[in-house]
Amino acid sequence: MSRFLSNATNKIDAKGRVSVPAPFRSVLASMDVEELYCFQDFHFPAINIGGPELLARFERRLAELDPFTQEANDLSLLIHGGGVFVRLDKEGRLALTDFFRVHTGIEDEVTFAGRAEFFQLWRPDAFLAAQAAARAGLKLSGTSSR
Amino acid sequence: MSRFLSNATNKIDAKGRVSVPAPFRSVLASMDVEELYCFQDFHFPAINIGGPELLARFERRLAELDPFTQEANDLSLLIHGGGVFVRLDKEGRLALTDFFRVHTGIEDEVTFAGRAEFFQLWRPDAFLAAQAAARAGLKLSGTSSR
DNA sequence: TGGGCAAATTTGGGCGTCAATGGGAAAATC
DNA sequence: GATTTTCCCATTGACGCCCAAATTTGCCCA
Repeated sequence: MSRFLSNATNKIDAKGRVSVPAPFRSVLASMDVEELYCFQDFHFPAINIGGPELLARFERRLAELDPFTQEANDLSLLIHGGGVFVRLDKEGRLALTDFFRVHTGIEDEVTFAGRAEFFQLWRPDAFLAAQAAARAGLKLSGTSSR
Repeated sequence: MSRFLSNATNKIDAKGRVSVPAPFRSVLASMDVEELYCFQDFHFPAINIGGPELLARFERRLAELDPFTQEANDLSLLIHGGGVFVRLDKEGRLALTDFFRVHTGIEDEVTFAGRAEFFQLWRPDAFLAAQAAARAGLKLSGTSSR
């Protein structure tokens, strides 16, 4: 099974477009994904992107809840109201609307980060900071390679 | 199956009209919906909008309740007394009467938020706040996107 | 091993179409 | 008769589609 791995930083052009890294596009192609589901990450200032299955996963969880509860409302607000389907253009580029910029602080460059089943869009410096914080966290919890 | 997804913020013009986002209009068209049922959300300061089926859904819920309970009374009061049917104009715009403004605080801009089977009208800053609160709530209950 | 060529990828714009918005005029309502 | 609502059109800006340049990557061969 192919997964989204590694990271890359690309530029946003004057029209607000950015190329999705070719390795990621070939993973999408192997999954037969044309429509990309994007939503704001719950913890980080990042956008998560994957196939329709990503949304389906959340909807299965939602279906288990009583639709009139606050929890069901909150979850729907995030995955439906906070999510979009988008398509890439013929060159494999993504149009970055305000939807993507508001939660991430993205301005003129984007870092793509593979997360196995999906990938993320980050503001480059925020990604570096999150990585550093993650390393520090692992060290503190005693999982060290040294 | 098409659903209402994502969010967008549009301006209200001098006549109190606002364009319903094109993606939402095409979902309505695919459902053959001409008359929109609108009512005040139970949890949030927002107006919910969908087809007649949305009202039918609540009436089914109502039918399950003992009609003499407080809950049945409240539900009927909200979905019947607090609901209206409206139509869009030829450009796909909605006329925002006081009905829409009172419980939402909407003034000169509206955020449309997809909720799968229906969509919502929010005052923009209230929507952002509700999203943030929902994220915080899910965090505590262990629902993580990681 | 290194250079050089070829292919793929990223980046930059032109242009047409559609959506959002603004405003005037006609029609309906009170 | 006056106010509100609906229709119509005009402008603006965003987005998709197409093609071209520049940069990077990988491969082959000397």
